[in-house]
Amino acid sequence: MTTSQLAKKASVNLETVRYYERRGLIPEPPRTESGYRDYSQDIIARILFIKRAQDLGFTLKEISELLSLRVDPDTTCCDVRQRTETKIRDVDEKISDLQRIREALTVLVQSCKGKGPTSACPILEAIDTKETSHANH
Amino acid sequence: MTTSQLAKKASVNLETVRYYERRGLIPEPPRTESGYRDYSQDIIARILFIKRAQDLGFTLKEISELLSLRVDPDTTCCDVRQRTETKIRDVDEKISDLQRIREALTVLVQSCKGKGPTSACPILEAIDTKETSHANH
DNA sequence: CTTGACTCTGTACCTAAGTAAAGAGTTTAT
DNA sequence: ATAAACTCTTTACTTAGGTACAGAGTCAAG
Repeated sequence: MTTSQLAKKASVNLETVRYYERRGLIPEPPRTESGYRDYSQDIIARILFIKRAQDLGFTLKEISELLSLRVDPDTTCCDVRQRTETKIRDVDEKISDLQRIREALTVLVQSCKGKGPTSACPILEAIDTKETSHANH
Repeated sequence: MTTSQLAKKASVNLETVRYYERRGLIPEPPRTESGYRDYSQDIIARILFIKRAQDLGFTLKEISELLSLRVDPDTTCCDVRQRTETKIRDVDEKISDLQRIREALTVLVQSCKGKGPTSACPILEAIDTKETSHANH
């Protein structure tokens, strides 16, 4: 099938298909005599795999590696499991960062009654006058 | 003081100072006769404000807006408070997304004993064969 | 045959926040 | 005076994941 047929069946943009090929996520397909790409049916599933792995937080680079692992006879489940555990740790760290930010923002909001000019706003003042925490950044 | 003196005192890269000027976060300073920028001391504090607001999760665009609010006589604390509350909601949404991802990844890891070839890996199979959740994306 | 829709390639563009580099002018210390 | 370090402007580049577009070739339906 053509590129746009594949894109429609996999629910991605036509350009995205070509992008994934450039990035090595899908193989370059055979061509028709006129030079059109001629995709086989299994590429639909491959693109769906990519999008689902993206939903799980894997980057395209990581997904490309997973796809390679899948067909490499020298690798085991253990490799995949480890990458998934690493991703969990990445996610945990991001959550922690965001929770730290949330707490700081909450403190700021609670310090501000929402009345008065911005020139005397406790939030802006707190950001402005905080001790040299950045210097230790 | 010169650009690099400012950069050192504010603990940012020389290029970053010029970048912030291009982005309108800091004003274009007066120049010496030779064309060198001549920054006043208060710009140090301004850059520190920017970095601290960044640490709190605000984008440079949002920070630029906060800085404008600070000197606008028509705005009140309420404006700042609302932006901070919006940022909290942004952060909450990101945390929720990440927690959803974490849960899905955890389920995957628990399904895999780490033994066997990747061709029969429960994690990869789950990503591969998940029902048409993407199509509903 | 004609026209519109399709395909292709290669390049450019977007977002956000920087960072790098070339070439030319200026400053500083010896 | 000299050389090295500095400053400037302009342009380009990075990351990640796309998306757009021009110009040329191809396909399909009327």
